[in-house]
Amino acid sequence: MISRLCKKDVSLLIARTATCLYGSTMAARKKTEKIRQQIVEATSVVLYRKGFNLMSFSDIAEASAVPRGNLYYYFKTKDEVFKAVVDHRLDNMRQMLEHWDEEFRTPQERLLRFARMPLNQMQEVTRFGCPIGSLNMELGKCQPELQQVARRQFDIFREWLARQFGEFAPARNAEDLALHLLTLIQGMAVLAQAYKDPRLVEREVAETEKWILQLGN
Amino acid sequence: MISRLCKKDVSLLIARTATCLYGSTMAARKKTEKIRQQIVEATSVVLYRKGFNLMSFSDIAEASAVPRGNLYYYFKTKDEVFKAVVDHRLDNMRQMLEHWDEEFRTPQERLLRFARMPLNQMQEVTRFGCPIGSLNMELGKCQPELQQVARRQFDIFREWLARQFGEFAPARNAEDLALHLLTLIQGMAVLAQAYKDPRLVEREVAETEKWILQLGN
DNA sequence: GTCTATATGAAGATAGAC
DNA sequence: GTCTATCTTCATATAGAC
Repeated sequence: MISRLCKKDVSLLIARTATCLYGSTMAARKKTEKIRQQIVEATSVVLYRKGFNLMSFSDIAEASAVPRGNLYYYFKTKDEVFKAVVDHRLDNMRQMLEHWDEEFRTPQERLLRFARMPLNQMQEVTRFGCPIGSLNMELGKCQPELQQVARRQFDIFREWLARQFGEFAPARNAEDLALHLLTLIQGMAVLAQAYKDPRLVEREVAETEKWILQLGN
Repeated sequence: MISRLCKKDVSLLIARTATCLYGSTMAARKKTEKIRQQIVEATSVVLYRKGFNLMSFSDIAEASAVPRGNLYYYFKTKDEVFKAVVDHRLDNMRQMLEHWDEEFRTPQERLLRFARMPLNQMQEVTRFGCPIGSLNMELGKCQPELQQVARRQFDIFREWLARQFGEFAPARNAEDLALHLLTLIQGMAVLAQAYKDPRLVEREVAETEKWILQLGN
């Protein structure tokens, strides 16, 4: 049987046998994982800029520099890529919040840092809105299962904020305050994007800071 | 004959020069107009529930009870239906605001009425978000021309609110206050829809009312 | 693992009979 | 004005050679 294989096939066979025998599928798995990461990160950006329904596999292929057909090797469906993107975002968010927990010692400083977040992304917010809010809005209309996945991004913030408020303003309902802060930020993102006006971000962030400070008294 | 037509009729005339010139009956035009209205009103609902990009001509046909193929007689493209929907909404909004101008004598009452608007649509807001905000978000990502059309809905509210605030709190910047009120409402809509929780609407409307009242002092 | 070709379906839009 | 049949395009997804 081997005699009927061409040279190329033989070398390929040998290579495969070797990898299998000597268990260095490790390297292959690692490479696969790396490309998956690459796809996920590129998709996160495209998802933000185009929204879920306008984002096509071609867009993902282009952004991640992975040939269109190959994508299906890494993710069987669009939903699957989506879920991987959200998981990836959740990791990043947790990491960011942990970092803030260490960097700032008082809940007030942490809350102010949170409120100032949109200032770092002013151009993006003005063009594409909030990556979390816009995604939930879009999916919430007709794709409830996917929206449930997207919502977990809000959950992470909400829980962290409630912890901070619980410590910062123990006389008030921490859950309500957390939701109200998210409300202020989401509203700002909607209007800033609608009017393509970064000054709106600045103005509303300033208002939010005032609200936080006034809570402390 | 032309001198007796209103602006809207004239544009219709231009669109259908041939029919009009060669004596199509008043009754036929009227029927056409009625069906156009029917399509526009049905589309407004579908647009709200599904969003622009997931809304298909089949959806519109079904909702308006007009055969799919016939739709193209009344509107040549999806964008055209969309623009007609926004125009129709703008008319309704202007009418509502005029009505409020008559019904309430003080700007405070008018502003409170505005802030309470989401309470009348709690179920819808919780399921589909704000019809204006969600539309602007979606279109703002990739369809700037359409978003510009959708934004006019915000403009109407903004101008009216600025007039009310100018009278209500002359010491403050009326434009900023108008935008801030819209911000509060939009944020509420995003979170209420994300968490499918009508109580969030109630709570945030109450906060907004407090904010308005406190401005008056 | 990689890549090409293609199946399949749904969308927007048009032509033309009636 | 109304309705059917159809074109075109572009999306997700799959099969199978390499």
